[in-house]
Amino acid sequence: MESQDLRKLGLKVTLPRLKILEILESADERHMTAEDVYKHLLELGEEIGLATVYRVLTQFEAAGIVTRHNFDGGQSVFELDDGPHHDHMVCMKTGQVVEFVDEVIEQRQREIAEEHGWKMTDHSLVIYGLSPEARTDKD
Amino acid sequence: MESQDLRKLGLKVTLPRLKILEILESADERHMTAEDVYKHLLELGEEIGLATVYRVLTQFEAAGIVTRHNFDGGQSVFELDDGPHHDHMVCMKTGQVVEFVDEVIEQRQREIAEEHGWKMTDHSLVIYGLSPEARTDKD
DNA sequence: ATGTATGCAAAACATTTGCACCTGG
DNA sequence: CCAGGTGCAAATGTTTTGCATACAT
Repeated sequence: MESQDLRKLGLKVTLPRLKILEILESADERHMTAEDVYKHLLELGEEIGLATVYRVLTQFEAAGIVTRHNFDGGQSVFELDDGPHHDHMVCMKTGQVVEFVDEVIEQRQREIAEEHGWKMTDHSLVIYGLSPEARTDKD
Repeated sequence: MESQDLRKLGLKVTLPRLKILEILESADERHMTAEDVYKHLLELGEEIGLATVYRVLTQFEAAGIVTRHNFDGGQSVFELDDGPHHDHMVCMKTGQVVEFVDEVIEQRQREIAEEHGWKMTDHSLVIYGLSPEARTDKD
């Protein structure tokens, strides 16, 4: 993502926006809360307020370059919206997130919406569970 | 749901609990926010605090007789957990909720979790869209 | 009796907003 | 220069909690 791209979205190329993009692009975990992003900024020594992080993430969402998820647990989770659509599997113990795509499910969702006469605008599938790493013998 | 059932769950049979159960069982819309339940209580002339509504709903959730959903839009939505598992379709305009079950999707979810070595504990599928009633000509 | 529940008000959170000041183009 | 962006603090909206009182068993 380049400065040019921000400009095309009608957003001025400011330091907070660039830094936040940088973090979203380079972080190990693609799925971050606003607070996570804020902490990374602090680590980079940037003096950017949490309110700005929220504002920028919200603008990015409106611009379509970021997706906001409401997984269980209060905080919203943001993710860079590059690449194709996918669903999520969230570990209840570690918070680890795995992405997956399944065409069978995608297809059935479209059919179900249609059968009911609905126009689907979005959908969210989250599998909650225990990742292999988090499982103990008894799980 | 009877007083006996509450007792079996280790919950004293109190008026707030009975009233809240009653509302969950009889309301037109099965999917309600804590505030919705609270308003129904007021209409019934019951002097029950919102904090109690939250406490009771949370206990019911822990006891497995109520399910809590985090649909988009801030408020949690509670639903009586009778009957079998199902997923949801939520209207972005009216907030209307439709339930559905699809065995193909259920099956694929189980397979996906298994393929990744995860133990699935729960899952949530929400289709967001426009219900037939909410659609206008151009939608 | 006595351990639980409740009501109320206050606290805790996540998120948003008002406003004076800064900054990119 | 000036519209738009930012920082900070204060406001918001939802959910939780502390504590004194009331209730179920």
